[in-house]
Amino acid sequence: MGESRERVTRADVAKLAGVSETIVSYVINNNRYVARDKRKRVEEAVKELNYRPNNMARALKGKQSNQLLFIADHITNEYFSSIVSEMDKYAYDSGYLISLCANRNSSEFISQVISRQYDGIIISSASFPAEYVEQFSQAGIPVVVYKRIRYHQFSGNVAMLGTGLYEGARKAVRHLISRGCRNIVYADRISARGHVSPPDDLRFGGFVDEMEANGFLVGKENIVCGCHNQEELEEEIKRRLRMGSQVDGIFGRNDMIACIAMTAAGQIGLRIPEDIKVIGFDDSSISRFCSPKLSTISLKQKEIAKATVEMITRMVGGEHVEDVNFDTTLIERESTAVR
Amino acid sequence: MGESRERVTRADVAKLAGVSETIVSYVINNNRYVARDKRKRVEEAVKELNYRPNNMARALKGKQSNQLLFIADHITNEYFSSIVSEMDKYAYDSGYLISLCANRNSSEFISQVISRQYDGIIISSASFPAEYVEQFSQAGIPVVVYKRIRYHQFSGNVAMLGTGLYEGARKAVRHLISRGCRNIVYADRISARGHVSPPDDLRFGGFVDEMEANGFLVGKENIVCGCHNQEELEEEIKRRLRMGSQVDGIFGRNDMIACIAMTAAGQIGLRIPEDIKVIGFDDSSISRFCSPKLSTISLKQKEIAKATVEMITRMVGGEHVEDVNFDTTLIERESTAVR
DNA sequence: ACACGTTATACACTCGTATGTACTATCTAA
DNA sequence: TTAGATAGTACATACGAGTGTATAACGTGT
Repeated sequence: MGESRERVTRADVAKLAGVSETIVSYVINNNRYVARDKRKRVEEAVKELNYRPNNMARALKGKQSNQLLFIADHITNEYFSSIVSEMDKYAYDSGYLISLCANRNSSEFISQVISRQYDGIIISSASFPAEYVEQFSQAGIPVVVYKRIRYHQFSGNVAMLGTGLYEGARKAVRHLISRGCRNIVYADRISARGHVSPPDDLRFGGFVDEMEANGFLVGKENIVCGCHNQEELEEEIKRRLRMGSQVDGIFGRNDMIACIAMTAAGQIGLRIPEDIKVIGFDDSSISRFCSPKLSTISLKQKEIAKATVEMITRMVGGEHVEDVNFDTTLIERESTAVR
Repeated sequence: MGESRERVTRADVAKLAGVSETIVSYVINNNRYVARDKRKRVEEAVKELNYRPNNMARALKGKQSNQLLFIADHITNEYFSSIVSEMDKYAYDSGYLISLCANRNSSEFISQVISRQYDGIIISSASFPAEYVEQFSQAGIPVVVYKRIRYHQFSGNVAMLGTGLYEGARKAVRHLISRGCRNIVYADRISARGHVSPPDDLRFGGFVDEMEANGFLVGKENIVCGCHNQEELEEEIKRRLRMGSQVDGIFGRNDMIACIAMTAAGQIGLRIPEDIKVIGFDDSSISRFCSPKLSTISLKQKEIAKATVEMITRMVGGEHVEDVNFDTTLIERESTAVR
C-alpha cells in the first residue's frame, strides 16, 4: 500500500534521451550550447518521464531553495493571512513557495531557520530581536522587516517596509478630530499574558503625534491598555466612558478592539456615532459586519505583498533595495458619521 | 554590506573537535557508539560554532525534509488560518515547519510540489483533483485530506480527516428546526467566477439530509446560490424573503454569508430572531461582533490541527493511519434565540 | 596551410550529509 | 587459550544536481 515509486532523476532522462546527464542539465537550465535535436529529445524525455529537478539537490548545490519564510506573531490575523495569500500568488509566479511560522524567541529557532536555507525571510513581529535579524543577514539571507516600531535600524542586507501603521494611525486620529472629537482614547490590544504595546509602537506613536500636533496632550486618561481578556477591556472602557468624562472618540488598535469598545459603549447606553465616535484599524471583515459599521484604516495588503516578493527577488539577485513605505486608506462608515 | 559569512559545516566541527566527520555525524544523530570524551568535545564544538546540519543536504540524503505543505483554496479564511496557526505549534515541536499555498490546478504544480520533497501534505480544497492526490501518494508522500465532499476515496497512503462539515450542517439545521423554523433556506457561497458548491458538498449534503430527515423537502426555493458578489446575494435573499414566502430560517454556508443574509433581512424590515432566525458556520470573529450576534457552528481547529500533525508524523514512520472524524459545537447566540 | 572562434559534448568534481562496511582494541564467556 | 561480542573509529560511497574545464568538430579568414 502506497508503493513509493522510484524517483525520476536526471540520469533517467539522460538514458531515455540517449545523451549525457550534463546535456540534460544544460537543457533544463538553458545555459549552454546544446544541439537542437538533442535538446528536443531531452525535452521530450522530460515530459515523458514527468521529470522535475529535485529542489533539495539544487538548493544544496548552492542554488536557491525557492522558499520564503514569513515570520509573524499573529498569523490568525485577517490582515496577515491576506498578505500571505497575496504573497503566495506573486511568489508562485517567481517560483517561490511560502512557509509560515510564529515567532519563537530563541536562538535555537534562528539556527533552525538558517539551516533551511530560505532565500528570503519576511518578519512582521514587534518582538523579534534585532540581533536575530542580523544573524539572518549575516548568514546571507535577505530579510524584509515590516516596520512595527520606530527607530529600528539593521545592518546588513535588511530592507524595511513600512506598512502604513504610523501614517494610518495619524489619519485615523485626524479623522476623529475632523468629526468633532476633542477627547480621544486609544484602546490597546488584549493580551492574555498582559503584554502592552511597546512605547515606540508605530500605531501608538502615530496616535500620540497626531494628537499633539492638534494641541491635545496625551496622558494616562487617553490610553486603555493591559487588559487580559475581552471582559476586562469592556469593563475598562465602560469605566472610562462613565466617570462623567468627556470622552467622545475611541481609536481601536484594530477592528476587533474597536468593536469591543462599541459593545461596551452600547452597554452603558451611549449611541454611536451620536454620543461617541469609534474608528478601528485593518479594515477586516468584522468592520463591515458589525453594527454600526466601523470606520477604519485600510492597509494595502496587495501592494505590500507584491512589493515584498519583488524586494526579496532583487535582493537575492544581489541588488541593494531601498526601504519602502505604503500609505493607507481611510474607510468611512457609520461609526464616525456625522448626525 | 551583507557579508555572506561562510557556512558552518560538519567539517568545521570535526576540525575544532579534533575528530573525524563521521564522529560528528554520529553525535548529531546519536545513532552509533561514540567515546564519551569525543562526544563531549563534539558537543562543545557544535555550540561554539553554532553548527546545525544543513536541512537540504539531509533531505537530499533521503532523510526527511521536515516540511509540511498545506494546500487550501481560501487561506484568508479565519478558519484555515487558525488551523495553520495551531498546526505550526504542534509541528514545530516535532521539528516541522509549514508551507502554505493556494491550490493551482495543474500538473505543473504537482511536480513542483513533489520536487520539494515535503514529508507530508494536507489538502483542504474541494476542487483538488483526486488524481493529483494519488500522484502525491505514489511519490511516497503521506497525504491528509480534509474531507469536503462525499464519496471520495483515494488509494495509497492517504488519510481522510472529517472536520465536521456534514455533522455540523445537520446540527445547524436541527437547531433551526428546534427553534420552530419550518421553511429554511440554505445560502451558498459568493463566487466572483460564479462557482457553485458541488452537489456532493458535505455542508450542503448535511443540510439536505437533516431537512429531509425532518420531513422537509428541499427544492430550488430552499437554496440561494450562484451569486457573484455581496450585492447580488443581498438582492437574492431579499427577493426570497419578500415574495410572501414563509421563510423563517436561513442557514449560511459560513458566518459571512449569514451576516449578509441578516443585513438583507434587516433592510426589508424583518427582525432577527423574531421574524426570521439565522445561523452561520465556522464561529469566526464576525459571528461574535455582528448584530445580532450570530449563532453558529464551531469546528475544533485545535484538535484538527493536532490530529493532522500526529497522523502525518505516524504516516512518515510507515504506520497505517485510520481516518478520523471530528464533531462540532453549536454556539447559540442571539440570531436564533427564542423571543 | 594555419590560427582562431564557434558549436557541442562529457568528465570529474562539488555541495553537506548519512551510513554500510571494514577495521582495531578491549572485554567476556567457554 | 580462543572465539565471539562490544566499543569505538574511519573510509568510501551515495543522495541529485550544477559547472569548471578539457576536448573535438567545424567553419572562417588570412
